[in-house]
Amino acid sequence: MATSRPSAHHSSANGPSAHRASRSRRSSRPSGDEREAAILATAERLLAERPLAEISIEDLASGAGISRPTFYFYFSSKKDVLLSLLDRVAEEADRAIVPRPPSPIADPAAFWRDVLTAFLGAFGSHRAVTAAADAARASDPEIGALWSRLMTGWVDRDAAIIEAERAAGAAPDGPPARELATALSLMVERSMTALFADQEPALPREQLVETLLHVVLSAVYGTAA
Amino acid sequence: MATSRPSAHHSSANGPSAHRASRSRRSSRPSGDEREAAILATAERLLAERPLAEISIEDLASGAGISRPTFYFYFSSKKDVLLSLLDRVAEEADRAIVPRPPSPIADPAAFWRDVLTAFLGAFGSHRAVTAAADAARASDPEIGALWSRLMTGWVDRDAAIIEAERAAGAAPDGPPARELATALSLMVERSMTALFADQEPALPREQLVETLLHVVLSAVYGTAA
DNA sequence: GTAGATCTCGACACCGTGTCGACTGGAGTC
DNA sequence: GACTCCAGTCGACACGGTGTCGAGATCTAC
Repeated sequence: MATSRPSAHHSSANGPSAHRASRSRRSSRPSGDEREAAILATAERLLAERPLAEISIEDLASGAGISRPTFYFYFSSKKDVLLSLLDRVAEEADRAIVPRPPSPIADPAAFWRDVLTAFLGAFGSHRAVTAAADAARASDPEIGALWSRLMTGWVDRDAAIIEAERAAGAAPDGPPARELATALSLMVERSMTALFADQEPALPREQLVETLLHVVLSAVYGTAA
Repeated sequence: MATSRPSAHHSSANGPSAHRASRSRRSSRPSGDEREAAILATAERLLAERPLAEISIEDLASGAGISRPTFYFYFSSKKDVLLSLLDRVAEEADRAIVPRPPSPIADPAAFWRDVLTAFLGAFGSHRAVTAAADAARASDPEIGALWSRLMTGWVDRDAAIIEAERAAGAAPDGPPARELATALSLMVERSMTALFADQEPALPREQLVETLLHVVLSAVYGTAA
């Protein structure tokens, strides 16, 4: 049995072979980390051309300059590669998060516009990965779980903000904050995946933020700016 | 080359062998139509248990009491079966459509609640098919096209209603009606697929209609009832 | 220089798909 | 009541993708 390689998804620092990090000598064979990165890069490149189902492990391996069995040293399956890719996008998205201001929010339209724009930017810079993960979510429990974890984070946050706005008298009462935040988050999610996957009907990129903003402001504050 | 069987999707009456319809004699071998129906029934049953990717053609064939090659006499692939299934659901949904009232709508809350309920009812009675089609949509162009056709229909209709309401002075101006209808339709679509596929986060069935109704009314009329 | 971990791949077993060609049995001639 | 036509049926095959195993090369540390 070959040595198993953890192939780090699940956020935490890429630990697998960090001790090998500081080695600038050009070795005859590319290092393991370089190969892993090459597989991921190949995957993201190919995903921009065709769905995951039409990409074989042979494609990923040869794209990274290795043989098919060697692929399995780095990842246990195609799904695992997508999981890693999605994990990196998620990390990036977390970093792009807009800091939450105290309620009442001085300029709600500006604030929510920033939130929407940040969200769009984070996932929009990896359209292919987002679209592939969206496609895989329904049929793959692990992808689905990671996606759910992300979405639940946004929903929790939005629900807390809505509650704070209501408590501060800035927003009127309405449906329970959590349910309202869920409906709005699902709208945003779906609007973006439709755009990224070139599906119809979809909101054109130029109008996406303003249209969603109108719905959010109306639903939360009862008034569109 | 075996006789090709059209295996009627695309709405129109199930024409393939209608001439065989009026035959009550119990023949030693079930008729072709019965077999086709058996395959569809097996597919819908199995889809309630596991995703399409984990259902083999062998499963469908044996479930319908035929061998794998015989399956290909009736359908050209698994995807074809799902397409037929989705087509039937779409027909059912079209039949459940709420007639459009003249603007201004006397009781907008009641009207939009009916629309949402009808939508939920039509797809909710075939959760498994809806969830499977949702999953396949992103990776299969044909499923995607059929789904798009359906969604575009709803969006067109909703956009026309919003425009009429505005023209009648019942709803204030706002984002272009088509974009607003798109955002709201995507929200409704996603809320339902999340519910049907038991994904998180999702709106619980009991609160789904009222929450979505609040968002729709706020976004279209500027006021939640 | 040698021990142990890391990394590599040829060869294999397996499974699901889709096709081909031969067969079966009932329905419609005459 | 033999004949032929055709919808329907399936055994056997070819193929392509997945994942594993075991034998190796190569690097690192001491």
